[in-house]
Amino acid sequence: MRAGDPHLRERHPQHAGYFRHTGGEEKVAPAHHCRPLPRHRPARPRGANGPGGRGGRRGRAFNRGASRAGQGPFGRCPVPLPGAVHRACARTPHRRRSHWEKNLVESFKEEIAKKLALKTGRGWEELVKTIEVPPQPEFGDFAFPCHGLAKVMKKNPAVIAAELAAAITVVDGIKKVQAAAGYVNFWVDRSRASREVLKNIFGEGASYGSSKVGEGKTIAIDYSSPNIAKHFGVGHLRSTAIGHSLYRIYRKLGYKTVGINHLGDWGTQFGQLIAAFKKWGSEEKLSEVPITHLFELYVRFNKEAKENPALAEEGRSWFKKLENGDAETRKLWQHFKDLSLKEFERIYRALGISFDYYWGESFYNDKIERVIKLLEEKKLSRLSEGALVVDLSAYDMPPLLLRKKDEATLYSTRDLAAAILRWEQFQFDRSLYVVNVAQDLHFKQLFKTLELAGFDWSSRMVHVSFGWVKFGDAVMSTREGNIVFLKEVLEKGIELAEKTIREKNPDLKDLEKTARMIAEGAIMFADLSTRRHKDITFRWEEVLNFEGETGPYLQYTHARLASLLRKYGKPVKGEVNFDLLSSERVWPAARQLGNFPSTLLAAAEAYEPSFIATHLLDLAKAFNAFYQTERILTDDAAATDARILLCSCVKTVLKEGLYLLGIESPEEM
RNA sequence: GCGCCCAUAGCUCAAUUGGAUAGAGCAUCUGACUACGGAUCAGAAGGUUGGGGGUUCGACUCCUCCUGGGCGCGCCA
Repeated sequence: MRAGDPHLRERHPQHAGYFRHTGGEEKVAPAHHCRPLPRHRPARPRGANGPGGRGGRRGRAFNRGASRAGQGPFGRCPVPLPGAVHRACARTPHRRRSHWEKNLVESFKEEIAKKLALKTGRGWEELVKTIEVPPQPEFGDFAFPCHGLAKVMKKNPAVIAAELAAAITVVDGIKKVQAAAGYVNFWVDRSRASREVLKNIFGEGASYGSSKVGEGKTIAIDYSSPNIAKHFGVGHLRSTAIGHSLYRIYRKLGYKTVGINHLGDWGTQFGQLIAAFKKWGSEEKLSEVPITHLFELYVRFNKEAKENPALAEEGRSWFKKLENGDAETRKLWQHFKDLSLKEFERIYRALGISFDYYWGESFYNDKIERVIKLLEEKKLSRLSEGALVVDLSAYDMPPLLLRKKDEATLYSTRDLAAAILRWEQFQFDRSLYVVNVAQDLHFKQLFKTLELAGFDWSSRMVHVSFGWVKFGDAVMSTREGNIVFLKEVLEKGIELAEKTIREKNPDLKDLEKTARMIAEGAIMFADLSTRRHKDITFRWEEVLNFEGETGPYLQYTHARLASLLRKYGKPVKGEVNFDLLSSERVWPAARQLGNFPSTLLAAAEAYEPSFIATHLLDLAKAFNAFYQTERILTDDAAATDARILLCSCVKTVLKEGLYLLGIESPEEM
């Protein structure tokens, strides 16, 4: 079967060779990548639209509609948003804080830039962007490259650097300034920096790194969105993990977040499924192995339809019937959907994934007519070969199809309706679509169409695309197709984790629960630790690896810290001798802790949970290097207290960072 | 054919978005538990950043051509 066969498409195709089992066992060709980070779309000022402060009432009204359309185990699902009012924001607003308490790195950069601005006569906002963290520790903690200035000042950068280093004597929190190779290098006062960072983390706990940047703004995130009547495979996890992580990241930054599961529960394929079930379906098999049976029917239908065009026509007409509201058909469809949702729900529950709304494609069925009308009124649509399309040739794009010649709707039409509805409902600051790179063009067309329709908010929509999950070798080809079911990976992972625990920590009480946490940590981290535009290759031994740069490595570091704190046995002191924490061994960990808030902002801006994954690895490595060489619990009470404070802070940030990735942190493992 | 995307150590990935000597993990080899958990740590080895040309003080990063691969391109999702 050809890769890209139309029958196989879905929002999150698991693999181009999805049905490969019907053919030979040839090695699956690696599928592909995507574009770099999406262009940053600056939020437009609200202007006349206003912040829309009456969301609550609208929300309820809207949900009445939702309950009608979306039945099933979830029905409407307006999960109350936890943390809508952030703990940090709810605190006393006039708490005193030093100028760089909140975000070490940014504050230092700002401070340095202001001094530089004074000496160079340039704006500090411009200079702050060029300040960097040097690659080598011997170049200090911050550096300002003078090469840019060399051009405008017509001077040797080394000379400029030397002059600046000599001129800048006092910067708050900076201990030493030195010129080297055209750079001005800055060394921070470590004792003081540790103090600020650790006291901050100690005081704020899990909310360290939270922010108000998102206050009053809403961000809608479309993620997971699996197809009904198919098993949930590892391919679906990518969207689920990234979307869920972004959800938590944005919420931490003060945004109101709305998670939407755009289930693939509508379209011609369901007509096909119904046709297939009517022909060959078995009630017994459906109740025994529902998804497997539906999947088999679907495969068989597509196979036979290839030789028998009349069959394909039959499928289309069943979908037409479904769309027209035929009661019998609809009932069957609903039954299939319920069965699928039951399986999805189990997986989501296991992984701790949640959504605010389960608005699948079918949900928009009765909301499409007004969209089509609207586009007609704007003179954007026209008939072409019997189909209703939006011509985008002026933008070098193929047309967007609104309606087939048999009048049935299409994926794009439903996405248009969804986009408009999301805007009306949430007046989002951003609307994210965490969807595979294969749909790049689809979203370009979608956004362009909305722009042409005069919706200026279309600029707030972002396709957060990600690469393929490839299946490497023949390990899984014996199973059903070349797909690996997430359920299976989880089971294997838990099994392996249990085995490992029995070897390394046989007395652990909560074996089953901990094994689950470790397996999930490994699997989730494998999906989140690479930049999202990269393809990733699924390999059992890598996904279920607990050593090296993995989720369990971070969990292990966390568990060991927890154990250390238990041994310490006293409440952690926030006020310690910070001079004891400025040694070469301790500083890297403390500095990394100070970077955490900046990492969060960067991750949010680039829609990259992987930034957090990398940050946590660096933190754990820095801490472990220290832990391995320096005793923490000693007879020296002052030194012990100081180090324990650091441990406690590392633990806090590790746990919170893992939480943002959707991973739990065991106290023991 | 046209469009978009990708290529960094044997393998999997980083590289502060144009900055200093391109860094980690896995695998390989060597070393570290009679006080905090060895799922760890320390070290060795491993590179013409696919190739050519260009832009400039400086290129893994930007432009261009080439090679290899992937995805997409009207009644699928």
